[in-house]
Amino acid sequence: MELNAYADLMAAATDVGRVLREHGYRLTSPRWLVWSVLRSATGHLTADEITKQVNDADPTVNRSSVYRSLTIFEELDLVRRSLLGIDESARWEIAHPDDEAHLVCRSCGSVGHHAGEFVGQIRLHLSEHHGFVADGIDLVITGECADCSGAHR
Amino acid sequence: MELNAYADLMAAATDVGRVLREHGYRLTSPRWLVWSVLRSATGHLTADEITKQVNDADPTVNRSSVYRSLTIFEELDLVRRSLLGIDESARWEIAHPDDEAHLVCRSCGSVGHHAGEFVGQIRLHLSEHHGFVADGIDLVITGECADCSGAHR
DNA sequence: ACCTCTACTGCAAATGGGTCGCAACTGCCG
DNA sequence: CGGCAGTTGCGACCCATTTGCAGTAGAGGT
Repeated sequence: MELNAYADLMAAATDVGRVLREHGYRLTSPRWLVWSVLRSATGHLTADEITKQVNDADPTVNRSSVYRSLTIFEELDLVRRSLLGIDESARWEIAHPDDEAHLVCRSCGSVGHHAGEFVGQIRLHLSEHHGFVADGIDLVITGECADCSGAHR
Repeated sequence: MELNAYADLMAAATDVGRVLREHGYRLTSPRWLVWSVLRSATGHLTADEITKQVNDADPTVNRSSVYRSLTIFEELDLVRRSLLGIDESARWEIAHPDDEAHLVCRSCGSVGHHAGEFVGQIRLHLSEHHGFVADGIDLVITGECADCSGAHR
């Protein structure tokens, strides 16, 4: 919930066009469509889902272009790619700080976020005690969400 | 280091044949070879690396059989599969409790383990405050290991 | 020892996410 | 308003992993 508010904020606040241009890229309609889909998405989409949604608006946009857009967005830290354990394919979402864990519900398939102190603590601990400079932390937690574990069984 | 000792112990202590038989599987020579390779491996191997090593001992063993063996082992919690961010392919290792993080060095490519209290804490926090029952926790940390960040630059 | 019932294996073909080369196209700066 | 990058659609391609199938080989019963 909280996270969605944050994501919306980021998405709204982020002027994709400007960011792209600052890095020598152009804001084109395929890119804009991909961005819109991600922005209005509630969850984590596969490249295929994104392509489908983009194609609802413009069927001429090709899968490759979606992939290429996503790659650029990722490079510019506008979106985030993650391998949740759901299946083999990658999922995409508007970027958020990586000190947020993914909570994947094995039962209902929902994917939530959890912003916590954990990731920060881990980072600190590793650098102080082990000299390991962490720059990317991926925390994927699989289990049963409150709804599923509470409701059934 | 510590982890290797643990892994060795587990590997030695685990009677693969028994575990397989208990589940209606047979201990065959391809399976035994795959198991041996994993046991003597220091790190995280790709299916391809495993196949190559297996083939050193018996060139007739097929890739598919290696995959099939790994799948069964995973199912029986004998081995662990993880997607570290190194490339797209999966890595395998003798199973270890999941409250150990993977430390992937972006510079030298080494993959280490870090057993910490973190995962336990996270599990507790989630179940107590958020009703999320975690059963699998995957923590992949990318960064620069002590050797790399210390030595160069 | 032998039979038989299945699990297992090698092989080759298939899948499926993701990438690439290329010729046509289009923002955008001057 | 001309032209050079940056971009795109398309189709072919790559590569890890899976699968169908027909033959092979353990383990138990006799």
